[in-house]
Amino acid sequence: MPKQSVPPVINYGDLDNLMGYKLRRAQVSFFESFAQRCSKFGITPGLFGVLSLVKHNPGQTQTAIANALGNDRSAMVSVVDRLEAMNVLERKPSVSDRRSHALFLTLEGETFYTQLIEEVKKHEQQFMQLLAGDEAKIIADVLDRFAALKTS
Amino acid sequence: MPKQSVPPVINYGDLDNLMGYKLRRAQVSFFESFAQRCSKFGITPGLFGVLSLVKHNPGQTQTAIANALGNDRSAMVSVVDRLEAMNVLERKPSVSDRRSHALFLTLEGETFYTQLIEEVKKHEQQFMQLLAGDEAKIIADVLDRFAALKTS
DNA sequence: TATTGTTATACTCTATAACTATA
DNA sequence: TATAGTTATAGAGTATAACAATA
Repeated sequence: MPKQSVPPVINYGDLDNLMGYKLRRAQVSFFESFAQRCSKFGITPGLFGVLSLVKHNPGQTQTAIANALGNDRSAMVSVVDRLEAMNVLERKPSVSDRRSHALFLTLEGETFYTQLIEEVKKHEQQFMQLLAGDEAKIIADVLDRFAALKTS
Repeated sequence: MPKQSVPPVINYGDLDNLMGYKLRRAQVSFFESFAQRCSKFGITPGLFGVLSLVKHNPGQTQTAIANALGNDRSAMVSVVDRLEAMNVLERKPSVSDRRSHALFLTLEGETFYTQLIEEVKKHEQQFMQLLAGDEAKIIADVLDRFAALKTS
């Protein structure tokens, strides 16, 4: 029987009373689980955000999608490149403005998204089943309030 | 009067119903606000986590602190280097194991932490005042449950 | 003049592998 | 053999600045 190293008992002190730290730990747990479940699709949370927004806003430009997600438009290039390489999304020339690209899901992308969102919702369920009664609604409301808080 | 570019109306679709996305947006908001408030201390959320854990667990090794925070021990090196350069934390040779370093707050670090935690708690208040009644306790509980969920 | 997509660049985080000194 | 700290390295993610094409 090999010697077992005992991890030290850690006092989390202030961290245990800070919502910011709880928020971070919960988000890390959520994203790790998401990545695990969606790795078979080759999809990360970031890629999913872009794909989902294009799905629900076909024809929007890269900059519009980037702004909606709070990303810089320069970061969109490699993301769209990757989704295009997966044949799930395509750039089309904009008819109204020749500077911009209109983004669309491909036919294959529509099928892909249908399967993907099913898996994402299963993942969501995995966490939602931890909640009782009206907790889900309360959490959703509060997280929206947190996100909306603009620091002066 | 300069021409005003009107941002397109975006339909957030599925994202609006996914707790994972709400969680991410809330956390980004929280951390941006934290960084803003604590920039005068030269402290990021990551640095604060280490400093706080050393404060409440004086004499622990780098690896113990790293494990408690879910980080790799290799990532601790530059963090501890930075906090040591700020004269708020110090490595001392461990008496029981000459391979490891015991971490402590310096005298200056104790004062620093006292001022820092005051600011951090003000920051926390800024978000907590968005909550009514027993919401804070519910959120804390739920986020702990989310964090504890281990994906098989 | 301003904006779109793009490239180049850089900085932070994070993770892995390998080294050394100790255990 | 295994572990602690370290180094080197590499991959994401994110942000800024500058450029060409277009508005």
